Amino acid sequence: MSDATPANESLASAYDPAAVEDDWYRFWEEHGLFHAEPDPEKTPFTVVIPPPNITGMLTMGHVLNNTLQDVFVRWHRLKGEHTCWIPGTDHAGIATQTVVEKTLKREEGKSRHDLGREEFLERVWQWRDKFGDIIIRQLRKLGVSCDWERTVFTMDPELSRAVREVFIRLYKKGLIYRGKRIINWDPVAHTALSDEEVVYKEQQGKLWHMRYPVVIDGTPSDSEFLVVATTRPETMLGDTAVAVHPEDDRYQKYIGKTVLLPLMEREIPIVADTYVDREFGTGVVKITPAHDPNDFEVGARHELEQINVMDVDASINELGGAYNGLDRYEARKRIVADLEAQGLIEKIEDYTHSVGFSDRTDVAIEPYLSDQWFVSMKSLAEPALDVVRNGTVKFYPERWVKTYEHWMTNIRDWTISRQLWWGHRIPVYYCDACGWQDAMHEMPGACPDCGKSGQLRQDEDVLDTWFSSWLWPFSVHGWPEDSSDLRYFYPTSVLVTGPDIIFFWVARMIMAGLEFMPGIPLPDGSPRTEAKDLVPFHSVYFTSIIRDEKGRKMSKSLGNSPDPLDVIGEYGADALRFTVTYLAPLGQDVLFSTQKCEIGRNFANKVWNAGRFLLMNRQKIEEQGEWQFREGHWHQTEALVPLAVTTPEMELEDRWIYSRLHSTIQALHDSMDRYRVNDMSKALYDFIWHDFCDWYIELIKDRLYSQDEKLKRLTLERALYVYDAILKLLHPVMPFVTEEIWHKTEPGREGDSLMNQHLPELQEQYIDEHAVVQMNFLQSLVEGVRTIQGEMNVPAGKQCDVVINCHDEEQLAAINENLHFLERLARIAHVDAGIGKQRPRLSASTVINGADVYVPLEGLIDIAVERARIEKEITRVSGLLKGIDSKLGNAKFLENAPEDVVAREREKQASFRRNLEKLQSNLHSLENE
RNA sequence: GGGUUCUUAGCUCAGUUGGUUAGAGCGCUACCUUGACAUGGUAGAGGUCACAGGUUCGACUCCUGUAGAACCCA
Repeated sequence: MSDATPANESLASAYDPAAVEDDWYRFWEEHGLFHAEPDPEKTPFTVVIPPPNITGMLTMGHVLNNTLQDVFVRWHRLKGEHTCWIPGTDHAGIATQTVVEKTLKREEGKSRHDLGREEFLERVWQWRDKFGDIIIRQLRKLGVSCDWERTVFTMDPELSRAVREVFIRLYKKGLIYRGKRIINWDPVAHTALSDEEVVYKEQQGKLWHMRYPVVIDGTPSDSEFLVVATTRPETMLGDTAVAVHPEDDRYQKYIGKTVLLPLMEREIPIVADTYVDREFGTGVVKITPAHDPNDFEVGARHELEQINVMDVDASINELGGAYNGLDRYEARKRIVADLEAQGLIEKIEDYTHSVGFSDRTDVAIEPYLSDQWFVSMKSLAEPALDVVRNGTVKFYPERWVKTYEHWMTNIRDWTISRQLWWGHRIPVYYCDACGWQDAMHEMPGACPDCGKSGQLRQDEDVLDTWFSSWLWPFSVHGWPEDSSDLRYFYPTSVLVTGPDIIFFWVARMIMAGLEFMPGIPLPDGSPRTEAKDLVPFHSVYFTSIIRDEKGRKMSKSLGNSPDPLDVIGEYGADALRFTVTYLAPLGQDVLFSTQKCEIGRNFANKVWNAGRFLLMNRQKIEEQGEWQFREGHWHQTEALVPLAVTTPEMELEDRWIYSRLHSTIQALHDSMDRYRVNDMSKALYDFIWHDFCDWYIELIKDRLYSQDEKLKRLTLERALYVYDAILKLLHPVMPFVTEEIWHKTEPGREGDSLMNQHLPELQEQYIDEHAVVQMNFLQSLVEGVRTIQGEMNVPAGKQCDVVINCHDEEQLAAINENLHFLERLARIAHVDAGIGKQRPRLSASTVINGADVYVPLEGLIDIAVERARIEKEITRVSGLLKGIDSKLGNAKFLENAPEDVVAREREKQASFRRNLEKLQSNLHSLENE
């Protein structure tokens, strides 16, 4: 454990996170405090981490996401639940392959093809072993309580088996098929991408209007053209038709005729199709079935030829005639130039349009006709849509349900094949001898059909990385193998992730859970049939997006993303965690800057110093040798001497702080139940800083500095009770500083940890509205006097006298029973309170809840300032009163408003009226001096 | 083009079933190193809750529209 400051030494005057964080993390890990095994006696609380890419470095996005998960996990652990947070990493197909290829090129000047598939994959594994857990190590700095013993990787043998099993099951069910489709092709990575991996960007482009000569009586006309408008002239090499709208009068006469495709000298038909937008361009479109998804559909309807004129690197292939071998952009230039030379370019317009780019390599994707594997999604999507609609899976914030519904009801088949080497290879085997093909776990020794053994081969492609991710909540436990872990820890409690992967990942995990989890029994052995036991999680928390202070997304290229490790080094992990949760309301983006971590750092320091203060007082008592503080109570010799903490005997400030504590506990549970983490952080901040430090600690100083030793012990015991509760409640957000102080404020906790204590029970008998009202009155009095002192420039060292003309006996009692309160907090030498007290000459005054507060200030009072103060207050109060008068004068309000609202308004009216009268009378007295 | 959200103090934002004297942090001004904390304390200034209609006894809150901003999907 941390020995930086033993329990009986005093604390440094400022909290130094760097001195303790690593030690505590090691302590927790070494003591196995993050680890959980199934325990049927306890309620499980399970989370699976959204697995970071092995190529990744910790970003602010990870910080937010993982802090939230850790807050949930630690909160539920402190609630006594059996928590298990399973960490792991994702193999990230394209990203990893790209990184390793670049390294290979840079260091050895070789391509992956130079090495060959097997050798290359070995290099990737080597790279992964060396660098793949950087992010996992970085996460520890944040203090996250993952069960590291359970760390998994999406390419681990067990997880690979799950991937194959799922592929085979879907294949046998007929839900996986192979087909020729236009897919999103990445010409640099040489692979297909799913729709979700394409990012669209606005581009300044051109719209070329090209003339295609109409063929009349077998001869291309030199005067009659159909003009097509395109942003991609180079694809014309693969045109196999032009199309017009069937009801477009301008082109009726051409339907069924042909045009001559320039440059290629190919005669292609003019077809009619409702796909054509008559308003766009000329109303004539070129049809390139092999290079545009819409044209592909048109082509299918008209049985047009598909001519693929490009190679895998998007250069023109041999079907592109004279342009063979040119890059697509070079070909564009040449084609436009050649058409211009022939007078076939009618005009060129500037045109802004959105172009798809590869999420990974950032090159313009090429719609490309190729053979790919697909998953048929419709039948999987339907039940997954139901469980979200009926609330079996809840989204926070709820509005994402709409987005989810929209996607799920318009779902398209999922392209799962990738032309990569790094990933799960598609488990389909072919026999070239007889044409047999099937999906299986391993290559058979001989063809099951023809019996030949020499001509078997496996499909070359690998699976989309998400094809392993969607199994994550159960593959981490070794599915399809039945196990007690899987039975017990599935489903997880909450998934914390970004809304940007709601389709990629969240939706597909729900589908996978419903499809593949039947068959794994419940912990008691009964069959798993209900949707609530099949879904992978019961709640999904969609995090905010972290932006910089200008509201821009954080990105590598902008360089506006602070390195979280630097931030932790400068401010501490607790400060970062607190700041991020404090700033991140559910569903709204967060504008973050490193400097904002001062919020968390200052707060940690505040908590630290409150503890330091209590610790110093405890030590003072213990130094006398007679008393020891253990387990929340003072002990004399060996006997436990419990001190009475029953409500009626407590001082007002004790009853008040107990009440505020338990109200706060209630609010915290409520916030956590609704995943309102920023509410939780704010409630903690306000209670600890303002109620506990600003008022309570200041108030108990009188007792702590008294000569009454018993009173001192009693007071400190109560303060430590509240403080101990504070440490527990705050621990999920700020685990390090709370753990450190928890060990210091009370001796004898060596070897134990705050993280597996129990949250303070909510005890409603401590919620004491009367004490809160009384306290608020006294606080207002203090503030009123302080305001006068400030406005009248009363020197800081000067003590004032105060005369209070109370409105009723209750006020008088509250004041007289708590004189020390006013004296200490408002620098008052003497309080003279009563009913019917007169205003002393040359007093500044204020009115609090109908009580006149007079501060005699002979020699200090500035009559003009005082008059202005009172007049301003008169204006304010009479404004409020006017509003209430008209409200209560409205018969409809009295009729329609609920009784309690009317009653409250009447009370306010009486109170404002009373205050106003007093203010006017005080002003009058002032004028007469 | 379709969808989702946002607009409250100089800045960043809370404000959850309509009834609060509209709040916080930062920044700003003044004062204060008093025996937890200057990473602190006390006080102050600062808002017609984007705009226009509507519903209602009552709107920052609900509805419609306008303007501006952002994100997602095509």
